[in-house]
Amino acid sequence: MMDIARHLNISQATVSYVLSGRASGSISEHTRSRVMEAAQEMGYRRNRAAQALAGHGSHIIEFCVTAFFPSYYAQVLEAFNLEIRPTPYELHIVNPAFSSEEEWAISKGDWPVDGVIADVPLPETMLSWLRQRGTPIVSVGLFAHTEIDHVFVDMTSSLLEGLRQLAAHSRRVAFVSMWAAHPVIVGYRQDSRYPVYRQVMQEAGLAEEVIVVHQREGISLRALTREVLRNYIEQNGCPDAFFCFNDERAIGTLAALRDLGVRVPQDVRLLGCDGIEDAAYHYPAISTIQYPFAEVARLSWEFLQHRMKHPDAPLQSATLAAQLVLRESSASRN
Amino acid sequence: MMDIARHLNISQATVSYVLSGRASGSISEHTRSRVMEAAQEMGYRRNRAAQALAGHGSHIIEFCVTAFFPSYYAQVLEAFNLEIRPTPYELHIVNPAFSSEEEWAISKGDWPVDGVIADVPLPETMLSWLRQRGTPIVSVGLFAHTEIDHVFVDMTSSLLEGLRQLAAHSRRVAFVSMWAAHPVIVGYRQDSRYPVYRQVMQEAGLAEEVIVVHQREGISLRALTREVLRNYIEQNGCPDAFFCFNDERAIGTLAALRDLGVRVPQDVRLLGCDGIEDAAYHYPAISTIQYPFAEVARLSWEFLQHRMKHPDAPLQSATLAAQLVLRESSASRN
DNA sequence: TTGAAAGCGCTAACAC
DNA sequence: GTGTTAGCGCTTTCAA
Repeated sequence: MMDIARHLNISQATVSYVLSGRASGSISEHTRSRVMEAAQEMGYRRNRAAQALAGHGSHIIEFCVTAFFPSYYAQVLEAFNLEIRPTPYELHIVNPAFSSEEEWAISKGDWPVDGVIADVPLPETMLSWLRQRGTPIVSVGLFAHTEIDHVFVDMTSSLLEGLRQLAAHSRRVAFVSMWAAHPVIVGYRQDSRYPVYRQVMQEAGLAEEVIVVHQREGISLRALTREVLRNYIEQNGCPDAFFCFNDERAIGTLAALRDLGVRVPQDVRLLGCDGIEDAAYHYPAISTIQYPFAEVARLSWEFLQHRMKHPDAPLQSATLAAQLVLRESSASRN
Repeated sequence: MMDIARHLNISQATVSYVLSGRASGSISEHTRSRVMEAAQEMGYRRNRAAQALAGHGSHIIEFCVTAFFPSYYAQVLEAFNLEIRPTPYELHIVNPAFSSEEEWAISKGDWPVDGVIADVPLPETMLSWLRQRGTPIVSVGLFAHTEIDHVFVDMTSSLLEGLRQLAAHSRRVAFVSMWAAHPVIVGYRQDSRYPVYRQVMQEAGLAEEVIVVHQREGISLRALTREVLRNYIEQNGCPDAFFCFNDERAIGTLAALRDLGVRVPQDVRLLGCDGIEDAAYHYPAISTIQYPFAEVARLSWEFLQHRMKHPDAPLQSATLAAQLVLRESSASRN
């Protein structure tokens, strides 16, 4: 800016005014166009670090998520990216597990972000830090901090329906899960996969059969599920139906069944969860609980924008119902 | 920092020294630990914008890619994320199409990034700007700027092999492509999908049959491909084999064939490209050209780090060969 | 071993 | 309309 100013024999502040478009009325069109032109020619680009430091606001929106892949994350990110792209804000993807490790975090530091969207439960340290700074936060997804603005996705009713259908014609309905013990965190609304599974099993007088497939480094979740399920079925015989914690596990389960020559849905029925695009393209197409990616993105961005403008607005919250999408994999034998 | 300094009755500079770990020898252990402790207690977090502005280097690595989804991008990003996670650097995802629009770009500005990895051909404006600033750049993928450090993925030989196999038992081998006209950009190494297809068709004495499926807003590439191919086949009859520009198109093609009751590979054989995880889990499993996600990430990060340390090092370049992965979808009838 | 002070590139209040 | 000026929070030379 100083260069442009000197070049044009005006003050650097004037250049700043022109380039930032603020104080628009008070700049002569003549000056404005000269500045713009010079900026073009001289290849000027504003230094955002300086801008963030001086003014307030960095125009960064931080999105907390645990990975880019598998597709569930990719679809979440893409949906949000589409919302934010036309705006002057910029997406910053962060893995909170890594940004909150004490000493390291201190010296590493943060960018002065204008807002945070969290698709994962944030560590308490991070939360209190953000609160102290007054950074707007919106919690989204299958977990939601209840004392924070949030967009919660509720699967209860579609799960009930889906699981009841599975249970209706089955003796053994297995739950291919992430955990052996299903954690309950206070102060959060959390997902209903296990509770609903449990409830439906009780209603139907069936025994719970939980198969734990816990993500490991170095092997994809699909491959791991395939392996674990193949072994499980060989040792324990095959359940009549599987409800999978997510579509990755459902796809892995489908592969295992195929490996063993078990037909879906004739011999065994399958219900996934999340509604990633891939679930629809498998053969048989996999029934699932559809997470409303686009709506979550739209609403959470709306909430965040509102909160940025009105820090003292009352708590915003929304509950979106996930939809049961019935496809071939869970078709009933009748 | 000032707060900590005052609290401890020392100078702010000392605090900076301690917290940044520089000048380590010259700080008494006593002071050091007091500072660290105070920082913890007072919930200090370094402001990275200020750090970037003052010192040089922001510890941001900018990754240029066009989207988060479909999986190809997700796998590229995830692979790079795994490389960079243990380092003090941070990934910044950017869509260059949007950051290079003249006037807007000027006022929007950039973060002072330490390095750039580009998975897409960068617009010339952006390139010259980066060069002028001296920002290290590594170009990766199926296109590569030859005058820039790059990691190029060469599909030629695996494509030759794969396509020759398809051609060997077929009369009509269609190419489900992205473009009608295949652009050639000078100064780049670029992908060989069309050239190899053309060559193999000539060798085999077959006519080229290019089916263009060009991405549109508002519909997924798979869904679009499915629709386009269904229509195409109904009108033109069915080729004996399809080579698809990428796995998304292959999955869409597979769905279209299923819709029409065409069996793969008995009636029609199919070869995809990219090697996204999905391709392996479909039924039949889809043969593909495997893009070496992890190796590209590892090498490009290595190149970038080297360039950051030695701005004047000679040009670095590597060519990685993509692998042909044969699965059921292209199994020969013999 | 520590402190004082300049300055990174920008914004915004205030004066002219 | 435009210029002057005081920071934003940090790094880093130089002096003590």
